[in-house]
Amino acid sequence: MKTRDASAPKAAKPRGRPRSFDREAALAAAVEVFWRKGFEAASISDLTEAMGINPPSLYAAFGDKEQLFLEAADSYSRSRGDECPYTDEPTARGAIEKLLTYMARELSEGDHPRGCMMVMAAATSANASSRLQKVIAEKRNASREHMRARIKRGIEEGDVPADTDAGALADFYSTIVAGLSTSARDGTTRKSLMATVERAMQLFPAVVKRKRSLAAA
Amino acid sequence: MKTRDASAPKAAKPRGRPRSFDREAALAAAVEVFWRKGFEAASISDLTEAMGINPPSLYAAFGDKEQLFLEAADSYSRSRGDECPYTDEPTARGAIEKLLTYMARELSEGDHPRGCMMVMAAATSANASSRLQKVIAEKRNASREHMRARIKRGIEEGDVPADTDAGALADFYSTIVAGLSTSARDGTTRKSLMATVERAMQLFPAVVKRKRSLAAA
DNA sequence: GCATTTTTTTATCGATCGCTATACAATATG
DNA sequence: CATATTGTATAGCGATCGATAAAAAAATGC
Repeated sequence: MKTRDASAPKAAKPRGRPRSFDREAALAAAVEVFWRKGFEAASISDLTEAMGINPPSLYAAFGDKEQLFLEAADSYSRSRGDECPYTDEPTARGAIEKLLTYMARELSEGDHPRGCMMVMAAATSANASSRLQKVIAEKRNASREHMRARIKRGIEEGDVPADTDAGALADFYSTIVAGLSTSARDGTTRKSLMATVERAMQLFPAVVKRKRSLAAA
Repeated sequence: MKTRDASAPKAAKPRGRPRSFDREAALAAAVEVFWRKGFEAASISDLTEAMGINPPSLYAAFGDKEQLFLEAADSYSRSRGDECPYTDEPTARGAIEKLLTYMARELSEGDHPRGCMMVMAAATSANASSRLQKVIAEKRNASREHMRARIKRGIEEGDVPADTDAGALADFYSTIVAGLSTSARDGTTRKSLMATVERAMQLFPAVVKRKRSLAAA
């Protein structure tokens, strides 16, 4: 790993000819291509053209197509990932709703490919290595697991009914996310996506505020 | 079109060498391949091997890869299509529930590829012709339109509340179907898919049986 | 029989795939 | 300066892509 030890005092001084392109900018361009076309349909030509470099530079900097995709997937997860909108919402319901809303908005942005890169990739990795397929599946499962954990926390903190099946509820909203992604790819309008999100959120279980003084927390 | 005029008295007698393979069986094999791999990832080699024929026979019988896919898509829609479970259910809710349940069961069958062929194809047609992409999108929209029509019928027949937005509700369940397909491809268990279906059906609006003598119909 | 028609098999075609060998350019160290 | 080291650019590798030309094979019409 240790990518040039970018911390500390500007690192040492690399010996040979310096790289003439911005690695992160090139990676961002690769994300765009993989996002739009999926893994297999994105050719090295597509990638090098978008990244503004030649094949040898790509292979020297990123390894091969599969490793480049893995880095692109990580970058995607980090910048557009499912964890982002989770942080500051006080309730599980708020967190899930924010995630879905964020997704619906993001997926229907005009300036980048529609749909979720991982959902896209999952469908276009039929001929890819089993390792890559596994990584993709794990990334998609990570999203569901994040939701499950957040819901479970909600149960512990009392803003979600105690008898809620966190796993099943996360499954449901994970399915919604996947569906939103596919719908967005098919050109469904943002308004329609948002309406679906709102509808799906009606299923989020509410705590019954009967007599019990919600002393759970 | 007129495919040999298969009606009437056994048709005429074709002059040349008779075809040595069953066209429909070959098409069924092609469906299987496209279903599992998507459009682009399914190579001619994959197809000819599965169909048990050589490339020239494929091209003579089906045109080219794109036309073969279109025929395969039609065959898929007809045999596993979304219209099937619609027919005899008396209520819109029953029809939608049957469709979702059918989907969840079908998508997680072990003997054929998981997920929906059209959802799959939509993600793997990035380099395909715009015509093909349009056809795929239309087939996916047809599913939603079927649902919308069935819900609207339910409104007219009184088993769905009159103030229901049929289009938005169809959008929602269409999103569910797409999500189920992706989840199924990722290996989600049938049990989990079924639980999600059940949860989604809780959102189907029920008619309030107050005083009003449901004289709507 | 022989000519005609259509499908089959075999052997590719040119284009593109992911990837790299090689030569050259640009920087560091000495 | 020379030398080492690293990145870039050109060109092309073998493999596979979708699609076909050519010839042999199997049927009908005469």
